[in-house]
This record gives sequence, C-alpha cells and structure tokens, in this order.
Amino acid sequence: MKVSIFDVARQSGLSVVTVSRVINNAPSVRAKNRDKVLQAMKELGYHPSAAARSLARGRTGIIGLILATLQDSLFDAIVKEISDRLAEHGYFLALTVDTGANGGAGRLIYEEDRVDGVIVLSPMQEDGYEQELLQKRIPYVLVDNQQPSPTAPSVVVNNDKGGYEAARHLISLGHRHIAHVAGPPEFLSSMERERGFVRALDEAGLEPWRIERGGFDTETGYRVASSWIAAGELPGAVFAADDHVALGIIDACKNAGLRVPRDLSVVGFDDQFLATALRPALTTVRQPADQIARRAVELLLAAIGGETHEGSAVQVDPELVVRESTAPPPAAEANDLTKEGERS
Amino acid sequence: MKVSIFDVARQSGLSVVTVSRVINNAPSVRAKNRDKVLQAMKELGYHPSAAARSLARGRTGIIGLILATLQDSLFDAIVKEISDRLAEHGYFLALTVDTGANGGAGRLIYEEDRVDGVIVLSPMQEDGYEQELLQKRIPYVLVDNQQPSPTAPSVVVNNDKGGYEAARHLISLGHRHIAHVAGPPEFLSSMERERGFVRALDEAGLEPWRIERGGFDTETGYRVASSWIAAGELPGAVFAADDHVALGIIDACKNAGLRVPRDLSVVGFDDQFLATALRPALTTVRQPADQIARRAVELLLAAIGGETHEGSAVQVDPELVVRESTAPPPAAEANDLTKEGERS
DNA sequence: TCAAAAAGTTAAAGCGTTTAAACTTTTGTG
DNA sequence: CACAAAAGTTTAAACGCTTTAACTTTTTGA
Repeated sequence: MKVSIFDVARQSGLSVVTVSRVINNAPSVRAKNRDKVLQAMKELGYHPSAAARSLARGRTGIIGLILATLQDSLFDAIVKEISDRLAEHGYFLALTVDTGANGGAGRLIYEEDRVDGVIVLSPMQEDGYEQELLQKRIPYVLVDNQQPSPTAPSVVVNNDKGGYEAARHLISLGHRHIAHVAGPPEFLSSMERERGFVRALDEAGLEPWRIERGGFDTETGYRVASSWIAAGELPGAVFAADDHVALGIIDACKNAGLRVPRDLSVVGFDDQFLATALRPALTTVRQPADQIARRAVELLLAAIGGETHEGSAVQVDPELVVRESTAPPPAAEANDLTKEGERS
Repeated sequence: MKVSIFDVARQSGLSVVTVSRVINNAPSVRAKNRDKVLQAMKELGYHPSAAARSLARGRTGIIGLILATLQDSLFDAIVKEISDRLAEHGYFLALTVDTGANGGAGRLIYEEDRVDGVIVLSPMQEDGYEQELLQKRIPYVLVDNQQPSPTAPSVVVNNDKGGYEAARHLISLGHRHIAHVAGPPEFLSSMERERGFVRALDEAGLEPWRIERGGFDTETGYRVASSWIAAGELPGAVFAADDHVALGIIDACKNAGLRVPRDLSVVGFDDQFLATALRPALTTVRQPADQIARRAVELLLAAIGGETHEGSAVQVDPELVVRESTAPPPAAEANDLTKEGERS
C-alpha cells in the first residue's frame, strides 16, 4: 500500500541513498541512474513522507502563525501574502487563532516542535509567547505588534508617518480646521498616528480643531460626527485613525444631509476592502500588506537560517491613497501648498 | 540540548515504554510511577516530538485546508470556526491558498502525507482535487462547493431556502413590487437563491418586478440601482444576492436623496461584518459560519475515523436577520401576512 | 498456601528518511 | 600505463517515538 524509498530503490536496482540524492537533487549521481530513479518513482507514484523527513532532518518545513483574529481585513491580506511568500520557499503555514479567551492557544503550535519558526501577528501585547519562543530557541518574528520588543525581529508600519501624510494632504488642500478621531489609547499604532498628525499640523502652525478618542469601529465615527453635527459645529476636514471610523463619519454626514467631501473632507487609515467599497471612495492611508508580509517572511527565514539580527525592527511605510472623500474647502480654493496630483 | 523520551526515562528511573504510557495516558502504570514520570517531564521541560509521533503512528494530527481566498469575510468566519473546532480535537490547520492562478497550489499540502485529512473551501469548481484525494485515499470534505459532488461528503448552505425567506419577509411586510439582483449565473449558490426567491413570489401570486444579474460586488448594486433611479422607476423592495450588492444599492439611493428603508426596502445575503456596519443596518440572510464549520469538521473526523458516508451532503439552513433596511411600503400598512416579530 | 490471573516492566523491532563514513569506480596526470 | 584524486555508490547508524512480545511482579481466590 504505502510506497517507501526502499520500494523505489528496489524497483530501480539502486540503493536508498542514491534515491534520496535524486529526490533532493544532490550531486554524485550518474545521469543514467538519476533517470532510472525518476522513472521508478513515477511508476510507483512515490512521494517522500514529510514525517520521516522532519524526523531525520530536524526541520518540518512548516511555519506557525499565531493570530488574534482572522476577521480583520488587513490581517486577511497579510496572511494571504505570507502564505504566498512562504510557499515560494517551500514552507507551509499552520495556524492557531488566539482569541485571548482561549488563553494562549497559540502555544500548542510550537510546543511539539511542529514548526521551524513562528510568526506572531497580533494587535495586542503578546509577550507571553515571546518568553517561551525565546527560551525554546524557536525563531520567530513579531508583526504589527503593539508593544515593541527590543529583543525580537519585528515588522511594524510607520504609523507616525501615516498620520503625518494624512494631515499634510488635508493641509495642502487648504484646510485649516482639521479634526482627528483616534483609536483606543492602549493601541500604540493609534497613538503614533495621532502623533504624526499633530506634528504635521504643528509644522503648519495649526492647532487640531479637536481630537476625539474611541474604538477602531464604525460606531465611534458615527457617534463623534453626530455629536459635532448636533452641536452645530463641524471641522473642514477630519482624519480618522481607521477606515471603519471614517465610514461612520461619512454615514453620519449623509444622514444629516451633508455631503462628503463638499461639506467635510475625510481621510481614513487601512485601505482594505472597505475603502473602495464606499461612496465616495475613501481617501486613506494604505497599510502595505504585501510589504509587511514580505519583510516578515524575510526576517523569519533569516532567523531560521541562523542569522540572529537581534531586535531588528523593520518599519514599512504606509502610503496615502487619494480618492474621492477629500477636496479643498468650499470657501478658499487650495492654497499654495496644493500639489496638482492630489486632486482625485 | 534536545530532550527525548529517553532522558525522561532515565531521570525517572523507569523505562521509555512506561513514559510513553504516561504521555498517552494509557493504563498499566502505577499511580506512583506516573507521578514520577510527570515530575521528570516537568523538570526537563519535555514535549514529545510531533515528527517522531507522526512517523510511528502514521498520523499527523494536521488537517489541510485549501481555499480560494482569505479575503472574503464569510470564509474568514468559517476558517476561524474550523480552526477552533479542530483544536478541540487536537488537530491543527495547515493551509494553502489556491488562487486559481497558482495552478493547484493546494495539492502541495497533501502530497507528502502531511495531513490526516483535507477541507476544500472554495467557491468555484475544484474537481481536480477530488480526483486526487479520492485516489490517494485521503479523507476530505467539500465546503460551500458550487459543483455538488455526489461522491464526496460536503457541507453546503441551503441557498434556495435563504432566497425564499428573504422574499417571504418582504411580502409579509406588504410589498408587491419586489426586485432581485442576482450574482453571476455560474455560481450555483446565486441561482439557488434566485430560485427560492421566485418560488416565494410565485406562491404569493406575484411576479418579480425585475431580476438583474451581475457580480457579488458593490459596483453591481450601485450600477443597477442607479439605472432604475435614472429611468425614474423603483421597486418597493429589493433582494440582493450578497451584502456587498446591497451596500451598492443603498449607496445609490443615498446619493439620489432617497431613504432606505422609507423609499426602498433592501435585503442582503451573508451577514458578515458589512451588514452591521452599514446605516441603516442591513436586513439580511445569515450564512451560519459556525454551523458550516462544525458540520465540516464532524464529517471530516468521521471520514478519518473510517466511517465512509459516501456522498453525504449536509445542508445547513441560513437564517433571516431583520434589521433596519426593510420596512412596510409607505402606502399600505403591512398586510395580513405580517408577523409581529419581524419588525426591527 | 499456591496456582492462575492481572498488572506492570523490559527489550527489541519498526516507522521512512537523512547523513557520515567506507568502499568502488571513473577520471586525470605525469 | 600506473596511481592518486575525484566522482559515484553503498552500508550502517541515527532521528524520537510507538508497539509488540516476552518476562517479572503483584493480586486474587479456592
């Protein structure tokens, strides 16, 4: 039933080690014999056993992925990219979802030496894993982690720059009254976006019209914008720390009979599915899932290869994507800072 | 460095078999000795090697998941649930994404006996995998497959019923002019939703106001609704075969100054993230990701256990979720079919 | 009390590869 | 053409666990 390397050896009249060499296309096998082996393999429908290989080589060819949720469009994109990149290098992805509720379920994936390395993709602090991975000497990389670890290779988005770019865009359109709806203060990413935002305004000699805090969700945007409208005051533009928040803001405007971007310019953050699905399509700061994934894989493979770049934190730059939700304020046409290309 | 079962045996002064028995909590071990072993394991930080186990037992404890995309909110939910359910049974998930472009990349996951079983979660026909899985005698289950396979265990949503329920809801609210925006005709799921929709109208003595076809995307909804509005005619209600389509319809209405549900009632299909994020929150037909996942895992584990339910196709029922995007038509208050509970 | 049954233990044989070391054949050089 | 070096091939020993068969100790009951 099961066909092993011995069967191939017998069939081809050679030894198992020759067969092994052919399989791993190692040198030291005569072309003629190589063909014999390949022939025998085909005839028998042979495929090497991953388990036996893992045991003999001490490597599994599997990368473990621990993540907090799959239901996040940015994570989706990252996971898909990671999967693709790993496949190119002959690795598979095995995943566990650690919801926080199932207390360290992620642990299971590396406990039995199932994996050659681990990617921790999580929005919240997960130092629990770090300790163990470090101690067990399992190569790992932290992605989009909120608590920057000095000891680990990690990939993070330059959120500060994202916030800065968003603000610059609005300023250059001619806006003077610019608000910010930030995420939860315990999210480092949110605080960094805010910091970049404030810096840009500062450089332009502006004060934030107002800074509000809430969740990364639609409700927050809706609530905040509604309260402004109810109070009868509105900024000229707003930078939301998340596309979902932007959606809430735009919805509140629509429901109040206001038009985006005519009455209010809105910039979001993420640029996943939602941004293009909205009308008006959202001007937003793109989190480059492909780059994040690529760098994460690079870092991990380097670590597996034994290159110990301790604490190498890679930053990838987000990118402003201008669509339809931003425009110059109605009164003033764009001021001297306006760049041609930024009108959608 | 590496601590094996022998180390534990030496440390505890017992044989490896005894240790093995403790690990697999098999009988025939004195309580006292069991404790000794557990103690030794803890002291040494021992964990059995998955590879050695797989090799010796002929099972891996890993389930392969082949999917077409991760960037689909329903799939997300299903994958997460599958992961959870499998974890309960001591299995891990290894995944490959077959985009169609990378020609059968899914194959890699089961070729080297890496997995004990495979779940194929894919919206398009994937009979290529079926042939091979069948031939290699690897247990598998098809989930949400568009081409029903008579030979394989599979889990599908009762789309016909979903379409029927959606239509019933609108009819019972008093609507008489009901349109449908369907998905691509090559999607079996879409055709079934349409069939259920038409049947419900038929039973009520109604004709569809109009049936349009397009993609499962926002553009389609926007385009179709805009064309109705431009032509100056609008149904009283519309059933969209997908929440994204519903979003497009609602957007088109908002942009034309029409209100949902006052001027148009809208029902979607899916009930993932989007449905609750929208204003008005979407009345929609929920695809029960949790049930789908649970049944899929049940079926697969049964197959792995050797129970060959050939061609057992499990259907799960979708469920209408009434929110804010549907209401009785303005003229007539709800007719006699209205059920109390269905007002949101 | 003693044989039989039950409980627990030990040694040994796989599981399907890889790899180090040894052996054999081919190649190249003076 | 001989002989060392290089290339090709094979034997044997891991890799870390499970499982079977055989052996030893403890318990049971007439």
